[in-house]
Amino acid sequence: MPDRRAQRHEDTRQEILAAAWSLARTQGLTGWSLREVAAEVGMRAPSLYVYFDGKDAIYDAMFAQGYRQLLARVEVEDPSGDARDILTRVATLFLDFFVADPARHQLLFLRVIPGFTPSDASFAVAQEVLDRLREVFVTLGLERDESVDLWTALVTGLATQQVSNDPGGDRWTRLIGPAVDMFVSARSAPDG
Amino acid sequence: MPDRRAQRHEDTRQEILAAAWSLARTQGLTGWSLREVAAEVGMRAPSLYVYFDGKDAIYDAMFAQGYRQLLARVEVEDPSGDARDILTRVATLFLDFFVADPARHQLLFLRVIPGFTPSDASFAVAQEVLDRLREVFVTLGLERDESVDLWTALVTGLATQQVSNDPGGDRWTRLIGPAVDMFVSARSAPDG
DNA sequence: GTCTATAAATGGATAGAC
DNA sequence: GTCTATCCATTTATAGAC
Repeated sequence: MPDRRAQRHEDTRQEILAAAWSLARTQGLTGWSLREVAAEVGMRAPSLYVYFDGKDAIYDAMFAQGYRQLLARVEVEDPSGDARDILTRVATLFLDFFVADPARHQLLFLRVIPGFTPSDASFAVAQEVLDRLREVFVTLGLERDESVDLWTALVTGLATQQVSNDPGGDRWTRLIGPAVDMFVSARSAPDG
Repeated sequence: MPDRRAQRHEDTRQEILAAAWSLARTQGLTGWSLREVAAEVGMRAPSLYVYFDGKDAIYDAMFAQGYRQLLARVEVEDPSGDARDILTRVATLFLDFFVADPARHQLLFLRVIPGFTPSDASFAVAQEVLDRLREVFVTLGLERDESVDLWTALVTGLATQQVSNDPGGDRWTRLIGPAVDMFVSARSAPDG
């Protein structure tokens, strides 16, 4: 039987993480304090230490959680259609994910927090996403690492430009179609 | 005749900016304090206020300086060769510029500092770089905004991936050739 | 222009009572 | 598990002497 105490502990952990995400979204990834997080969940700052070892531990949990969310979206991805269909859906999925939350984009894809490095466990989740993406490419006959790397650069670039230079607009997200066309026509050669 | 006093003032300003850049490179874009900057130039923190209104004013000057450096590199760019030659050189220029200094990349291309927004004057310098880039594209017969936007996304993506996921390596910088090939073959159509 | 002194606030983190 | 109290460090910024 499940330990109700452990369950409640885990629930509170999630509540704290949700509060941290909320603050990161409104005040910037590094623009919040433990006091603020605590206040948001109706606690005082010291109580947070029952659930996390400190601020970096919260960042680490956020990092892993962000990649798990992304992984969940990638895994339900419908594998039907031709390369263009599939890549369009995958690109849309990634762009929506990051544009919806620039702070998450910074945490997962950039190194903007001085002194913070994800733990091995959290990093492994990030690796899973890449592995899953690579599988998709293999089914498309695009086996070379180069193709995957070029793809991640293209999608990351669209996301970064959208978030940084046209927040709230669609100047770069609307380029998904042209970007996929460009990629497919150049990369769907027999050398994959 | 030049005012020696004003000249010395400007020199000190530049010295302070150089110190801030140096700290940003080693400790992260937001990982330094005014005390540290002052120490690096042999001052105490309050003296910095003679030269800058505060930390955000230093960030703003760094932002403008970064884009001026980039503009200087773009402007000496040799306009000879075909589209592939020119775009390869431009891409290499941008990638070298940002990979050499990830903190500069974050300041110029991302919104990483809570509460900081570049001043209109500084933002105008950034606009100049884009204008200059657009000129290059016009001479290549690539007139549509879409082409420039797709290009900036591609180059930004390569830079971001290189800096974030393979610091010190060349996993993405070595994809400049394939990226340019992909872009040119897809974009050099008569519709520009 | 540079300094000392200090304000005034904020930060992460710990000790120990309850 | 949550709290109060507090430590201790740090931060940006200002006042005013020199």
